Amino acid sequence: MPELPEVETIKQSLAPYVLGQRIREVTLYQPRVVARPGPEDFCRLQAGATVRSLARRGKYLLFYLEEERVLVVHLRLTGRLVWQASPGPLSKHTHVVWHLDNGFLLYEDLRRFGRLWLVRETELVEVAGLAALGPEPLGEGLGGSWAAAFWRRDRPLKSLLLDQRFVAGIGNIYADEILHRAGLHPLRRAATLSKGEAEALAEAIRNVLTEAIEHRGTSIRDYVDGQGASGQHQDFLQVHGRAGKACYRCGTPVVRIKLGGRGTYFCPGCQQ
DNA sequence: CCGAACCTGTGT
DNA sequence: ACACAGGTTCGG
Repeated sequence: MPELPEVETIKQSLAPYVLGQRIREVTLYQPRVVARPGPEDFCRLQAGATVRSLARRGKYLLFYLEEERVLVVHLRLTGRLVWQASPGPLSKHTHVVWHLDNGFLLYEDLRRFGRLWLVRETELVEVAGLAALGPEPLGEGLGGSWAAAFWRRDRPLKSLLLDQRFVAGIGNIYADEILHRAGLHPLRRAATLSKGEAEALAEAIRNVLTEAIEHRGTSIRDYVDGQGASGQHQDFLQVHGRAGKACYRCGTPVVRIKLGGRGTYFCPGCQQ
């Protein structure tokens, strides 16, 4: 479900409801979603702790608690984190409930691919994938030395954008949208980019992700923010999910192919 | 590199 | 019945 703009929106929409709140109790309904520690420790070690701060790294959401403990959440495809004033009737896909002083934080996940970790700050490197993440695309990390890595990569551009070690936070929707914005074909080999094309790609990454955050994320099917609200960026998609429809820029019908097992949309008219 | 696996649901 | 879905990891 969520890529960087969605996780960032969840973080921002959750912050006013969870920051400074004390966790009275944690109820775990589906132990499989907790990667570590064991189910009893996961609940016991959070009880009584206060949420100090929130952070995002790539598609990971981090809740910094007291005693240097960090709750790390990766929502994968269908995970949701939603705050509610009252618990309401729980759905069959609600796997964790945090009982806060002011209400309830729910973790729901239809496909149960998402994972949660509770670790000490010093153990963050042990969270799968977290330590290997590439630079934050909205930080200062997409400069010249980053772009220079293009020339050494004989891979299709889209698979490079989806590689979280190369740049953190981009997923299937935004990879398609970024390449369309930059006018680059998803199968184009990274090593063949000119300096100008590499700079255009870095700028497209920043612009597309920034606009998606301004639209509070893309809600195609499952995504909602921390208050259960849908995003708006689905109304601004240029190619993703638009196979057979005219490109807004040049009128050429958008094409769908498979690349690395993922549905990939592009405009053959304006992406080379 | 590719497909399979992890899961459940929706759409054709 | 079959394809497909905002992700990642594992095995061949």
